[in-house]
Amino acid sequence: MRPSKRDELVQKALQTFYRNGFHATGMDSLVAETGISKTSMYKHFRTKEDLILAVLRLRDEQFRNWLYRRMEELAGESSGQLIAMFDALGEWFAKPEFRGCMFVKASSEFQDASHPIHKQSADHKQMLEKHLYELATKAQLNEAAGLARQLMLLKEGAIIIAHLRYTENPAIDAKKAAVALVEKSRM
Amino acid sequence: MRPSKRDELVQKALQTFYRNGFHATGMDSLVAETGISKTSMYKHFRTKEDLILAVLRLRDEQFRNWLYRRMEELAGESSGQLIAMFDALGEWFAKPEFRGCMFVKASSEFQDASHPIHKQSADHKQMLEKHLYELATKAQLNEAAGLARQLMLLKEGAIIIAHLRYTENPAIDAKKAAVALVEKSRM
DNA sequence: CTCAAAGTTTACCGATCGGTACATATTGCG
DNA sequence: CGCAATATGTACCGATCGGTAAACTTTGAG
Repeated sequence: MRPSKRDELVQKALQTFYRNGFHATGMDSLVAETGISKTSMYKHFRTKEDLILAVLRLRDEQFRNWLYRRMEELAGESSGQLIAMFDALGEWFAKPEFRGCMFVKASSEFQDASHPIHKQSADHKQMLEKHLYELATKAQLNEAAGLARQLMLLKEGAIIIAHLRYTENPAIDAKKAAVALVEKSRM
Repeated sequence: MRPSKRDELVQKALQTFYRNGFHATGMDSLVAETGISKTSMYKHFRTKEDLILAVLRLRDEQFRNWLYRRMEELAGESSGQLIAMFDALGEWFAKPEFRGCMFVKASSEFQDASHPIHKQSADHKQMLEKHLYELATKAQLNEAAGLARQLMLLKEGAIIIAHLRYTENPAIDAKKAAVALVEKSRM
């Protein structure tokens, strides 16, 4: 049960769950893809739910690390980073493997608010919002909390619309709206 | 094969799919709930996918009718109706049966953009956006198309966040942002 | 080396999946 | 009424679901 092996399984499972969905992906197919046996899989993860939770933990880490770093690379100032989030999202949307937000999918398939998978999805969003709040505070913007929540709405909306792929580039629309809201918070 | 019977099945299936998800709901349980036999069910709907498509058609009709009417009831002017959409959403979020957007769930579980269920979900959003666009045009707002897309982002984001239930009332945040964006379009 | 602990494999479990063949009621038309 | 067409119910299909018992292979300590 070396950690690297386990991580490898989680990484593989992440890709398959992200492409195919959670309920639609059977443990058998995951086992077939990774090459290990089913019993070994169940030694690493007691249940499918445990595996999904591990996948979401990895996804949370990967996504937040990537987004935060990209926001920093794209802008120096805190307020600029808030805006730059939408440029980063635009880059994500353009990637061929983009399939929407994994946590939205997870909370859609496990809807009960008390379900661990649902809670973990909510936690992910809450951590993102907190990061935006801290940036807004550092930028000395008015109503930092409300602004952070509004930017979250734009972000989530953009991801949904980008996934539905019926319109050009929702990241640009979201960015324009974000600029307007940030400007308003400066007054 | 009276239409009323079929509609009754679709209505029942809608509730179950909305509560439990699509893949997580088996045809057997739908059959058990409605009291009819499996063969009769498959006489009305050739496949599960057909049933889901019928469910989404009904949901589209119900939801758009309800939202459009509520927007009209809450505001007389076109620009006011755009804002009132977020009050209507707030009412929806407060209902005990609220479980997020059925079309987001559908497109999450059937991700392939070429899949009929995915396409129908995109169509639903596109029709909503068109309605917002027409209201924005009637209100003689600048950049009506862009504004409509931005309001859609706020709407979708609010539904996602409301479903995750970690924050107070996203409809209020969305409404404030919408007011700011509409005001900006007036200049 | 010995030998037990840990990890892995094969083969399988009952339950449920979407879907159907076939026999039985029910219906509308002459 | 007679009787075919239509709708329904029973019983079942192979495939797959999440998960496991038991045999086998590898490994590390003495």
